[in-house]
Amino acid sequence: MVTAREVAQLCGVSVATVSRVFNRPATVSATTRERVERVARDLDFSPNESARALSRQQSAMVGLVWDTDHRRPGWRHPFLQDLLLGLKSALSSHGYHLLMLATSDDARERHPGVSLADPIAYVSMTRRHHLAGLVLIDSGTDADAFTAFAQSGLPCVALDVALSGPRATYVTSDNAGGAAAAVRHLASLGHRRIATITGPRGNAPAAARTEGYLRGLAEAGLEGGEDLVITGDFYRESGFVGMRRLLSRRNPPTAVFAASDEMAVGALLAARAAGLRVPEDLAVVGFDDIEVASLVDPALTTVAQDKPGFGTAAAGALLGMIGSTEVPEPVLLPTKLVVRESCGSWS
Amino acid sequence: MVTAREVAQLCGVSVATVSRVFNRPATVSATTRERVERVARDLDFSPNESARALSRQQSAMVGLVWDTDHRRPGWRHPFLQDLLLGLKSALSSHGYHLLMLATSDDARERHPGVSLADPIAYVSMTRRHHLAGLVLIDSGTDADAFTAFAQSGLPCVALDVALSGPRATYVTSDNAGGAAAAVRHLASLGHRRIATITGPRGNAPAAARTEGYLRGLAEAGLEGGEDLVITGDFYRESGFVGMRRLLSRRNPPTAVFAASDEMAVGALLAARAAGLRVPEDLAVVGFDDIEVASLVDPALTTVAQDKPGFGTAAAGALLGMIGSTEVPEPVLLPTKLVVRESCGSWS
DNA sequence: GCTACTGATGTAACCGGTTACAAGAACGGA
DNA sequence: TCCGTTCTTGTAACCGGTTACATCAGTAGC
Repeated sequence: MVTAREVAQLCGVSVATVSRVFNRPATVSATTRERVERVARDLDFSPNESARALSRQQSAMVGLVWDTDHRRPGWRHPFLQDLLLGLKSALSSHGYHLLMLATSDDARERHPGVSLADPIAYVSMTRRHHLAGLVLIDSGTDADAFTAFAQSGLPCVALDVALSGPRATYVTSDNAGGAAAAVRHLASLGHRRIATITGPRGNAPAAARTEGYLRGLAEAGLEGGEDLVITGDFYRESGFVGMRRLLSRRNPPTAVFAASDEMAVGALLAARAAGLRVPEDLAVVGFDDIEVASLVDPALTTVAQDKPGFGTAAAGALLGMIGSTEVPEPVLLPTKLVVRESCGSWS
Repeated sequence: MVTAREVAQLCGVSVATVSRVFNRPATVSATTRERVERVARDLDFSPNESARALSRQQSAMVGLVWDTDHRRPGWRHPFLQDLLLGLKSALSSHGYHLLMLATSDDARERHPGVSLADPIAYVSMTRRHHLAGLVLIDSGTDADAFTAFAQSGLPCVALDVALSGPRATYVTSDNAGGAAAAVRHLASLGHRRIATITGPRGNAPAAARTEGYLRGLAEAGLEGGEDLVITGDFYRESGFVGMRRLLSRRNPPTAVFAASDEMAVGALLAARAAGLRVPEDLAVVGFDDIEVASLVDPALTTVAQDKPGFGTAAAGALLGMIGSTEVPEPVLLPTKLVVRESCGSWS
């Protein structure tokens, strides 16, 4: 590895000048600058990131806090790949890399004593890497840790969970709006009894989707009794069970809005098991637009989220906070109703 | 942030001693060690990673090189989440973090001039972070860059692509074995004309699966004419097209082994479009065991890969190379045939 | 011609650890 | 008692950058 001193020596200047060429080119005379740049290129010099981070007290890395939820094993993030690619691409175009941090579960294996009761340990871990910022992906369990991160003063962007702090903000889909659109769609097809299977309690997007569902009903002049709201947990199984319960009512709904595609698929299976045809006897709408949505039979009408947009928006918000004291407003990504077959056609 | 000097001062020892307590505890007397550990804990001291990396010329990070394949846009890694979780968990239990590096595509956007023709730039990028090692996820495009990484002398583990170099090895599934098992399964059900839809040319797992297919046929005493091998590209569409071509033959096969679940689903759709029933008229086996495999109707019999095993094995191989000059043998992860409905039952 | 100011560059003190080497203490053996 | 080990700890030189401050040259103003 070539060091700045070698470049300096070859150019007949001091290391300070070499450093300036890379950090504040305007303060160096044109001739010197060109000479240094030339030599640096010839020698394939690139500044050592560890030294730079140490000296600047700031690294070119953004931490990614993400983990499985041990209370919900097997749960998959519906679009992790798009999210990561969007994030990585947006960050790297500004010179930042993404550092995946080991968190609660990993650490729990390693140090059985350390638990989330003491999230400070994790915050200090982020500190000692001199991270420029933090992206937090909601995994359900880490509410305390998230709060601690947000309080630490490090720029933080959370995904799908509201976060506030001196330099914290968040990105989420317009869950309420998407849910309302789904309900309006069902109402416009003539459905009057529209039920919903919600996500787990305490989950912010789930709550917003339920709120949107109620708003959609209100807008359509329909009433949504308590009995039309069933609590699920985003998993397919809960969609199946929930649908079965709904169908066993004396006055079953003719349409269901499921707060996740997985649950919608479960609902589809329950309807099939009950001998109902979809969409003729029952209309189903999901949420997320995961890959399987277009694959099931009938193909699922669903509310699509802007998957790569999450990454881009998170990166944008974070970069906005790095090197500025302003805290951007929370970002609400638009959702889009994707009409397929599970609700039938307009009539 | 508390520094080692502060801890040292409070303990009445020198920084060197504090450093030793954390790095080579055995060289410090028990009483001093306990005192230092105690104070360090009370002050919540943890060593600054930048300084440590600078001094040691080695950071506690492993680079992850992964990108989308711009020749195959929209391609999803079949099990990225499991892989990442396995990797992260295994690495973090040894104190390493995962650094997602920006690569070709990201850089191309940023510096349109820099392309893979000059992968050295990426290698130097890994150098200046003092990475402890590198995990390379095959994205198809980066063969040159992968070679450059492998030659650089940094410990490298590639996934699903053969890689050799002074400190390089790779992890892949037993693709040939899995494919052969699939074919044997079909043969045992009485099928005599078994076709295959392969992955793209130049893709190592695809080639191995084709090889396993041929071996399976040979073991069953069947012959596989050239006309029974159709080249696909892992995407669903190519499975659909490939199946249609096979069915248009004068003597169509009664069973197909598709080298990916996506293509198997395509084949299923083509069979349905042709008015054939699966499994009665046509048996289908896939590969990967992605989520949709169990969801399609009929549920797909497929060769499952050990998804979290990839991450664990990669981490294991990497950790084996870090701090040792031995290069582990390539890892072949076992595959498992998951029998569902798309081949019918034993008869 | 002298002063004040601006611009370019060098000097050296950091950043916060690690570690080779030196030094001193303790201890066993002759 | 003296010497050679072994164990423990301190001193100080790194690692490779960044940057406050000093210096010096050049230039404009009077």
